[in-house]
Formats: sequence, C-alpha cells, structure tokens
Amino acid sequence: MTAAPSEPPLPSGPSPRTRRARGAAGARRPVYDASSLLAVAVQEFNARGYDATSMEDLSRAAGITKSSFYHHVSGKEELLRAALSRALDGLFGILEERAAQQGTALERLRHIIFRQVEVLSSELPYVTLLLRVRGNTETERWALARRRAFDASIASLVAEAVADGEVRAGVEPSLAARLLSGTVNSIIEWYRPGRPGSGSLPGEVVRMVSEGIIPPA
Amino acid sequence: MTAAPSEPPLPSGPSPRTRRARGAAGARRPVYDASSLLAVAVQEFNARGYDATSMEDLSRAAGITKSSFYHHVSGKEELLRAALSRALDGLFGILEERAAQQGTALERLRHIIFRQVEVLSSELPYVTLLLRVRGNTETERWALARRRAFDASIASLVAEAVADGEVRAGVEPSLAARLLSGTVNSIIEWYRPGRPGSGSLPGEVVRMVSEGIIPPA
DNA sequence: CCCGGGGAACCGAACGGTCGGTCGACGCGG
DNA sequence: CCGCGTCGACCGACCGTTCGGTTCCCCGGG
Repeated sequence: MTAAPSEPPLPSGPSPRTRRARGAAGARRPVYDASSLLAVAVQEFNARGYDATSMEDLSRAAGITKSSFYHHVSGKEELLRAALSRALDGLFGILEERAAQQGTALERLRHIIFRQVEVLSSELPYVTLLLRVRGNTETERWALARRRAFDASIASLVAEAVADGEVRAGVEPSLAARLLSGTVNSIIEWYRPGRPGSGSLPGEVVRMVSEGIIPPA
Repeated sequence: MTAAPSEPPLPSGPSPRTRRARGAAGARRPVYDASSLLAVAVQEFNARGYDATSMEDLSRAAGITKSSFYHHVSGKEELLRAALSRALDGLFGILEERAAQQGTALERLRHIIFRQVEVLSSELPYVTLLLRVRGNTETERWALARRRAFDASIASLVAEAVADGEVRAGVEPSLAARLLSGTVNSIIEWYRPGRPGSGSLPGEVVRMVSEGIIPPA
C-alpha cells in the first residue's frame, strides 16, 4: 500500500512565516527564524517527551519568554506537525531514488535500508520524534498513517524478495519486514552524531541484517 | 499471574452500582484489587502515553470515579513504579536461569534472546511501558538505570562471544549488541497476544538475528 | 431473630497548581 | 512616529490529589 501522501491536517494558522534577521548583514542579536526555533523545540520534545514538554520549557530553551515564542510559532501542535513532516519527507524521499526502483528486490531493499540509516542519522531528532508518536491528536494520527505506509512499502519489497527466492528459505516475509524495520529504527535509541563511528554505520547495519552474526558454516 | 481471573475490566456501564457478591467462602474480595487496577492503568498508559493519560482516564477505564480510584492506589507515579518493576523483574529473572549461566557465550546469548522474546510477549504491556520511559521523574530514572544494566550484561555477553570467535568475523561487539537489543525490543511495536503466530516467535527471532536473511552461499 | 457498630467501597466537590494560549503595552531602530 | 520584537500579566481548562460524607455488607451482642 503505497498511498499517496495527503495534505497534513492544518486546523488553523497562517502559512509558515519565514522570518529573517533584521538587516541583511547587520543582525545584532540571535534572531530566531522558524526553523531554528523548530530545532530547539524538537530537541526538547525528544528529551522530555512531547506531552511532558510545556511551551514555557520551549521558550526557556530558546532564550526568550513564552509570549515572544508565540510571536514566532503558531502553537505547540504546529511545531509537532512541522517536525513530523520533515522526518516523513526524508523517509519517503528514499523511495523515489533511482536505486530504490531498479534492480532485484533484494538490491532495492538493501539500498533502502542503507539510505534509511543515513536519513535516521542526518535527521535524527525529527525521526526520533516521529517514531515516538502515539496518535493522541489528528496530527499524530496523520503521521502514524504515513509512517505505516512507508513500512508497508518495505514489507511488500521483502515479500517480493522472498517470492523471488533471493533470501534464505523459511523466512516469513511479514515477520522479517517487521524485524527489519525494528532493527533500523532502534538506531535512534543510541546513535548520536559526532561520535566516532568505527566504520560506516549504514553499511554495518545492512551487513548485520543480511548475514546475521553466525559465521558461515 | 496475580490478577483475578474471573473479571475482566468491565466497560463503562451506566450502572456501576452492581456490587460484587462477597466470596461465599467468606474471603472478602473487592471488585478491583491492586493488580487488576494496575493492568487497566498500564493499558491506558500504553495507549495514550503516561504523561497524556490523566487519572480520570484511568478511573473511567476502570469503571469507577477518580476518587474511588484513589481509594485503591496511592498515586499515578506509584502505578508507574509497580508496572516498571514488574517488567524489570521479568527481564532480570532471565539472567538467573541456569541456561543463561552455563555453556558457551553464544549458547547463553541465544538462550537469553529466546527467553527475552518470551518475557516480552507474556509481560507485553509492562515491558512496553518500560521501553518508553523518558527519565522525567526519579522513578523513571531508576527504571532507565536498571534497564541499562540489563542491556549492559547482554553487551558483555556479545563481546565474550566475539572474543571467543563464536560469531562472524568483523562484527563490532557494541554495535551488534545494540542492534540485537533493538531488534528484540522492537517486537513490542507490533506483537499482540492471541494473534496466530505461524510458528514460535522466539525461535524465529533467534534464527533471524543469527543467520540474517541472506541464503547461505 | 433483630440491631447497631465498624469498615470498605464509593462518590461529588473542591483544592492548589500548571497547562496552552492571548492581550495590551513598551522600547527602540528605521 | 511607525512597526517589530519583546515582555509581564492574565485567562479558562485541566491536572493530580484530598476531603467530607454516603452506601452497603459483615459481624457480634442481645
């Protein structure tokens, strides 16, 4: 089920305002634009959880008062929506890459996993937030639906690889797909950028899920 | 199981006045004991998230008022503590089993993974709650610390297996341990009891992480 | 047999506090 | 002097928790 992405529910609010610093060159204070405030908010959301993070927490982390914070953003849920949208765009972008659409099912699958790890790393805070959504509001349910669609496209790819006999016999497609996604997504629990990875994380992950840990007999 | 087997959490009936008959044998049994209330609470916590679940949500799910609910439990965080404790006891119990302490490192590792999947399944709601705590309160930080200790013991076992040459060459121990735990823990995201698993889930998981999905060359 | 004390279960109402969000005013650079 | 960014004060709603009081059942004394 590769459902076409629909419009996110936008209850009320103007279009995202791209605020710029005062003068072109002479900005004198840390002026906050929408994206930098979003980055701050997402970091706080991930540290404490969305529901446990108050708007006052966010404004304090940004260095301004709550009222000033509201001058730049339209509301708490809108921040969440923007963050989830960014994560989902990154993930769905993988599926549209050339290498994700040509070659054998196994080749495409390996490429998608490789790229998914890369996106998880580069968009870590946003994807982290996405993977913790519970579905309490309409925005969260929208994100959950999109995320399920992404997982479903991977699952169908796994099923195709199994049908083509490209993977080990006895592998149950839906179980393998779930464990695959779970393994990849679990990276957000411990990966932190800037830490000296011994090698290429995406390559290591692809190899681990492909060959397991047992030495070839 | 300590829950009373006779009575599932009754839905919000219009007349909660149906007082349950005291035990004929004289054993006085309240309508709700602590453990059945805990089960209801944990289910709600998992559905909405701990912070997003109000005490009124819990009491409504239990079929009584908020005040009555407080007659049985001491507070919200105490419910959380009891649930997390149950999950952690289940996990640490695995490490004390005989098969987890004798044999080669790889044998012990495979047994622990097998049993961990079993515990995840049998104590699903409690382990689910455990794997979602963020560390906002002292109780949550205590649970996080205990959970890290469990993961650490698995990581050291993986390192031992690598040092003994029991696993594929080139496997980085700490990365493998993290992916291993991530894969196993991700089961809570989709496993639901009662669904007809085609085979033994623990066995399938052990095989998948051991051999991967690639057919032997 | 009846009666009444005691306690568990339960409830409505309210507490102090925090939440997301709003509003009017002020300082200041253009 | 105009408007943007900032701010303190404030709002209604809801939070977890407490309290006073009522109902129901068991049980011992007459």
